[in-house]
Amino acid sequence: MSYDSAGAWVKRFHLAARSAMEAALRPYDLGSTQWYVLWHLVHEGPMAQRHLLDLLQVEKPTLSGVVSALVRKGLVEQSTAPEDQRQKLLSITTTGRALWDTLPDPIALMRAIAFEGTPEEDLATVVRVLRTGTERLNNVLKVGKKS
Amino acid sequence: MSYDSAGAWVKRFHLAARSAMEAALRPYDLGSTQWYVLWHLVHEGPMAQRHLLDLLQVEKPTLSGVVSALVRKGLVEQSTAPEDQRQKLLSITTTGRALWDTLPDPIALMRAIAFEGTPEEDLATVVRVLRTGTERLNNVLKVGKKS
DNA sequence: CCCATATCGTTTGGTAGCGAACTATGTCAA
DNA sequence: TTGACATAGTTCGCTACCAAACGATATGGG
Repeated sequence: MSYDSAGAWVKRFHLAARSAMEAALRPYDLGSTQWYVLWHLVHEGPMAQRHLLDLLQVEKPTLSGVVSALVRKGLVEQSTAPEDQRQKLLSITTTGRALWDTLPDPIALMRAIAFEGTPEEDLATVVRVLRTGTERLNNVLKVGKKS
Repeated sequence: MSYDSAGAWVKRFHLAARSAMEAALRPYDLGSTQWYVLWHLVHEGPMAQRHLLDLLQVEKPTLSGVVSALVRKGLVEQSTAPEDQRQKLLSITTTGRALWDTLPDPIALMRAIAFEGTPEEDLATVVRVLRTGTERLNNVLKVGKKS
């Protein structure tokens, strides 16, 4: 780790957290991002696929793949929006809802393991530093794209 | 982001940072982890592939794929270790070394954008919290694997 | 009305990550 | 010496991420 410190630990933590979430979800044959999609559909009802792009902060091809996997497994339904043939509406199926009710909450598990006993103040610092950093990076990346 | 806060920002920061690094390396047709491998080979000389597993903290199949890509591009050479036929020795090629000398430092770029002006104290808190969390997660994951 | 433009989603091809199962090689104890 | 075990890498199949290019569908100006 001679190249960096904060950045390297962000990466390592992210990978460990994702591994922990996926280990919790593996018995249900579900990936972590697939879980996030179900979470939104359960808590906010059916919505346009377009809307999930903002919520998940991923690019179109990524979401397209995740949704395809959920549709393949019969957990989510994808239908064309009547008022705009370009948009797809997503909703959770009965099967999906039934599965959801048996799922553990991988985020809560992860947080309990990783942050138990960590002062709120420290967590707030982490959030503040990383949010600022993310915003700055995204600004630079956005400019690069438009040019 | 109703599910979490610290974890979610770790993920977002990680993705933004990786995007920034990959944008810097794209003109050279190099991925971020490929860059890490070259960094180690340049700064520490030829080494066993086995050793890189510890340095990069990834699993065997991941490293195998990254190394294959570097070999395919002619930047790295992979040879069987004479004293242990199981091990592969990795070294950077002349082509690889020439390319390295023209590369930007994507870590430095990322850090300059994301953390410029951030107090050292805050960065230290971020590292402390994330390192502790990573260790705890990895301990739990390791136990799960052995059982 | 039509064409340029914008938007939504998919496809293609690439990187990066994992577990499980495999081959080949090395090691050690009986 | 042989058989059990350990170690190094690869391969397979999957998730998840991106950019670039593409079809299909709005939308608005001329």
